[in-house]
This record gives sequence, C-alpha cells and structure tokens, in this order.
Amino acid sequence: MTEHDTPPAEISPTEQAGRFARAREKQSMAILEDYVEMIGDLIAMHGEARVADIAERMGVAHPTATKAVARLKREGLATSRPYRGVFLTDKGEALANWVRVRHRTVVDLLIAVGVPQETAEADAEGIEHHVSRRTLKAFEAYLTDK
Amino acid sequence: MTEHDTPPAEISPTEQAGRFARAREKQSMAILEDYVEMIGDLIAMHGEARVADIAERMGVAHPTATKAVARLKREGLATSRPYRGVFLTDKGEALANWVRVRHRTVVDLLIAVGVPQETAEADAEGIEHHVSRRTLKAFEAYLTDK
DNA sequence: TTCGTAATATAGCCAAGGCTTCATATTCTA
DNA sequence: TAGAATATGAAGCCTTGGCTATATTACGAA
Ligand SMILES: [Mn+2]
Ligand SMILES: [Mn+2]
Ligand SMILES: [Mn+2]
Ligand SMILES: [Mn+2]
Repeated sequence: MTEHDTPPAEISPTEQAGRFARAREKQSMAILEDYVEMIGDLIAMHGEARVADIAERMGVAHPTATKAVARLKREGLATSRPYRGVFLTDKGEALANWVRVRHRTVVDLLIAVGVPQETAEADAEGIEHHVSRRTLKAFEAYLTDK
Repeated sequence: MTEHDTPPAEISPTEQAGRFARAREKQSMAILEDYVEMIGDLIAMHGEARVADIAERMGVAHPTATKAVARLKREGLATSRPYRGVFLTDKGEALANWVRVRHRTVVDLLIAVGVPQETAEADAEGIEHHVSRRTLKAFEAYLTDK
C-alpha cells in the first residue's frame, strides 16, 4: 500500500466543516460577482446594460436576469430605471473591478501552468469565485516572477 | 489609457453564455462530489459513514445530510440501510476516487505556485469542482515536470 | 400621431439546499 | 432487559436560481 492509498490528511471535523462552509459562502457570492462583472463589461462596450443583453450573455431567460438584478439592487450593488437599463453603484463598480482583475489573473495563471487558453477561459468562469485574496496574491507573484 | 483599461477580449454572446452554462452544470455536481468523497473518506477512516458524522464534517444539520444522501441514492451513487450507515455503489466509489485525486492535485498545484498550505486546502474545496479533465492533466504535467 | 413590435415586468411553477421542530427507532449501559 | 441517550426519519418552512406564460410599457416606422 503506497502513500497514495491512505486516507486524507488528518483534519478535525470542525475545521473541515469550516472549509465547506466557507466554500458555500463563496458560492453564494458567485452569481452576484458574475452579474456585476457582466454589467460593467456591457456598459464599457455598449454604453448601457439592458436586461435582454445581460440575459443573453449569461445564458439565462430574461426573467432570471431580472431577478438577479433585483438581488443586486437589494444588496446595494446596482440600480435600474425601467426600460433604461441597469447601472452599478460605487460599491457595485468596485466589486466589478476587483472581480474583473481576479478573473484575468486566474486565466493568466492557468495558461502559465500549461492549460490551453480555451479551457482556461472556460474553467476560470467557475474557479475564480473560490480564489481568495491570499491565493490571488500568490498567483500575481508567480506571474511576475516567472 | 493602458491595455488594462480596455474591455475584455471579444467573445460572442453565445460562447460566453455557454461558459456560464457549463460553470452552472459543474456547480450542480459539486455537492454530490463532496458527499461521495466524504463518505469514502469516512469509510476508509472509521469503517462506516453515519449520517451524523457526514453532517458534522460537512458543517450542516443532519436533515440536510439526509436529503443529500437521498439525492445520492436517486442518482445511483450510494445506498443506505437505516441506522447502519451509508455505502457507495461502484459508480459512487469510482466518482469518489476520481474526486479525491483531483482534490489532491488541485491542492498540490496551488502549493506549487506559492499558495500557503492552509489557504490552498481551503480554496481547493471550492475550486476543485471547476477543474476540467484537461486542466487537471495540465496540472499533473506541471507538477511532474517541475 | 398612431400602432405594431420589441423590451420589460409580473406571476407562478419547480428543484436544490439550507434550516428547525418533532416523532420514532436503535443502541448501550446500568 | 429496561430505560435513557443517541441516531435517524419526517414534516414543513425559507431562499436562490432556474423556467414558461402572460401582461404591460416604450419606441420607431409609417
Ligand atoms: Mn464566474
Ligand atoms: Mn468571470
Ligand atoms: Mn469540494
Ligand atoms: Mn474536496
């Protein structure tokens, strides 16, 4: 029996539970993050972010996008005027910028360790939301030093 | 205005929607994956996987774990005998093994690029589920060559 | 300036994954 | 072997994030 067949490293139930809990928290932020990033991008590209465009690019039905925007407003990340598109608050803008930088860094890191670009772009869309500040710093350092 | 202030790389709405859709699919598998891995670990460590232990280690209430186990059974990944614990089917075992290898590889990769071990372990719990076969292959190659 | 079309909003459905509370079954110890 | 403690199960609630179907609103072309 090699070391690879042994059970995983010892870890207390509490600690492990904490890791899962943190992963769940990150997940609950993921959709918000994707939407603010998307809204920011649409505004940068087209000068406005319409619900229909958001929905199309997110790959969901438009009422789904509408509900997501409602949540963004509830959380103080966005505003919207009926039939006039969606706008980011300062808080939303700040989040969008941070998320965008993180997204790029994750893609760059993946490519740097040998992941094909297309795969990197696809996987990053999910991975990014679980990359903590510390891990991001490590990625940046790695990309700089390399 | 530097290149960093420009909008993200051009990508068709359809392609981008596909990426988000794939990320959502991965997410819907994440919980199943964590549970089969956990059940496999508990069996390896203690000879059995009781709902109470699963719940404690996942950081959820026991009815939540019970419902998750019900879903595993529905998907043909596990079986259970009342008051006798939970067992993995062949399919469940295969998934658990694959998930465990992937988990370790992700942790190793993160550490290899400079992420502190504790952070790596924590972030990997979420990241792993979005690492595709291709990306995993790249990680393995990187770890070997390094 | 009207009116048809396209965009947006609203309502109501579903499944997943959390939770608490309460009932029941098993196990273990005295 | 009876009874207490523990484990499991069942019921019912909430939020999120999907969906479809059906109003409404706004805009631009005629
Ligand atoms: Mn994303
Ligand atoms: Mn992203
Ligand atoms: Mn995990
Ligand atoms: Mn894991």
